[in-house]
Amino acid sequence: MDYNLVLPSHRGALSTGCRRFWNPAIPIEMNAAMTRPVRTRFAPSPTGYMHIGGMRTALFCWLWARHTNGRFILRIDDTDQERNVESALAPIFRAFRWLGLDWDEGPEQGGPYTPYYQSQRGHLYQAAVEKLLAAGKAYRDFETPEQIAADRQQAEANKVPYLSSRRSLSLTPDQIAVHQQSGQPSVVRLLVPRDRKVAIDDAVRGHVEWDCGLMPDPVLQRSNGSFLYNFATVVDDAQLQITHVIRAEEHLTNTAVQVLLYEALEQSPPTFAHIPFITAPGSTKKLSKRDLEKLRKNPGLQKLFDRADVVFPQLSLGDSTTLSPVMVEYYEQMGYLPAGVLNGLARLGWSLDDKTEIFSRDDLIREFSLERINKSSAAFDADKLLSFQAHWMSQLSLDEKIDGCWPFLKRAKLVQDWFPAGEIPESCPVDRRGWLGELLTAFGDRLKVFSDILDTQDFFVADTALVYEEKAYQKKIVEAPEAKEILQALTIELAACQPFDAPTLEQRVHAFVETRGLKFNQVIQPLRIALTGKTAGMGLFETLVLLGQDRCLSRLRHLISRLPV
RNA sequence: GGCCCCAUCGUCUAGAGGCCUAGGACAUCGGAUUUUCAGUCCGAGAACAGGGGUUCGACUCCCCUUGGGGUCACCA
Repeated sequence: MDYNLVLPSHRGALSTGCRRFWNPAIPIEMNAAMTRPVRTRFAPSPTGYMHIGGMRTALFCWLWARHTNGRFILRIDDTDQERNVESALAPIFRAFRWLGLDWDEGPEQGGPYTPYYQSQRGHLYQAAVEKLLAAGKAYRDFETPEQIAADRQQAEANKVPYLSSRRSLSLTPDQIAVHQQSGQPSVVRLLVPRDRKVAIDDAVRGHVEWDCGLMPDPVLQRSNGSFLYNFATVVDDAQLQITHVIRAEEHLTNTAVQVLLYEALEQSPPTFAHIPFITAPGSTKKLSKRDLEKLRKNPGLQKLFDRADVVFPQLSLGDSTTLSPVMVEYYEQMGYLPAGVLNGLARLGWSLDDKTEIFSRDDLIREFSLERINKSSAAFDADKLLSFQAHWMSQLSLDEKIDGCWPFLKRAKLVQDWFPAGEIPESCPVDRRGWLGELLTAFGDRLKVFSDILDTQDFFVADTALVYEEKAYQKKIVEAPEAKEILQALTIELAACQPFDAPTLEQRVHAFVETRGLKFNQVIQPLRIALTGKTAGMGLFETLVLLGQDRCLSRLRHLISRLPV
């Protein structure tokens, strides 16, 4: 009966943002504001990389805080990490900064509830354990692991749910003292009230309840004195005054214990919002870093892995093994825009209406709400992400594109020849922006992510170092006996072309085709290969102009010289 | 297996009992533009898991079945 306390009385506050209990007469924001300012948190472990799914959870937490004018807190779950926390955290902070998810309290930021590292908050957990012990809401358990395992087996054999034996509960104070003095290991367990239920009104899942009679007593403190995640989280969330716990659905089951803990600690539980997780493309299983090899074979991810193997080595960043598509850093290093990633992530499990797909960061802040998060899991879709990305790329000015591409050109050592004297500057020098701008203009929408600029490397390499695409070369040059003669004549034609600009060139080439009674493609294709090594690419006449007359002629001659007499 | 969650085009989703002949986006396939590719424009195919109720009426509410998933630690 007790459990009623958790529910109706708190319903208004607990169900903030939940459409099921939403009273249309009261705006949601008002509802939240009437209770207390929203505080959300994201609590990453120092794993050495930022997972794309975790990033989406963090985004939702951040958006809810920003939308409600509340605060977003970063707390580090480093309870079982030893050293190198700093270096394992760096990529995580980097991901947050890259996407522009700033935190109001946390590492490097401080705040009223410092420290924000769980490893430094042990005194709080200790105090909470003692409080619970003193109140008889938790107990010291001397049961050995062997006994517990045996009980478990027994329960399984009898096909009844396993429950803690609670044998230690019948120990007298004297016996306990003896046990402790003799160094008998013990843990602290919460005394679960078995005669009732716990329930929450989840902001996305609605009413969920569990029967306490089916729950073993959870360990709060290990025999070595350290604390369990479930317990530390509750103590922290309560102490940090978190109002909305927004986290992945896998934590839903944990919530039963956590709510019990809030009650035992005489704290009112926050609103929970268990968001659906992201699954691997074409799968219903959680997208995880595990089974990288399996993910590599996933048809929906293969393109991303393959692209990594093409791009990252050129940037001296390893390959798809070092940076895989489940890591946020993959997208950063690949030259995605924060706007593209944010847009894509936000639309996984959340939508505004029946037609809006494009959201800027500010749009998201304005429109985001817990009530429009849906319940079923969402598959990661690399194609759709790329289409968001392409959209945001198309919104950039030419200068922004130049600045975005520059680091890639630099890292790939494509512009080294421009600076024979030494150091390559951090940003593209003024006297090179004109040409690069023309290149980018001609390249157009083919630039979807900044690293796509590497596909224009034919424009940067030496004329004699050009690599010809094998298939195209065979088909259009080797197997076309007239190709050589055409190219020879064309070389003479182009050498005479003045001015060397697109309209003039186009006119000259058309005239060339006509007077010789050729088909346009017979001329165009071999020319393309001579200039760029490929048959696909940007406009041919732009290509000619970009390369300039000298380099065009030099490339033509180079190709002709390779052909048999 | 126990407990819990979920179920609309291939994918992300809209749908709050009649606005549904189920809408949009990505992807796919046509067509147009064009020197290739990309883009752009136009168009096409493509879904309510099944069965029972409730109701004048069910994608929508209830129940069951089926399917999928999560979780059951002195992990986080």
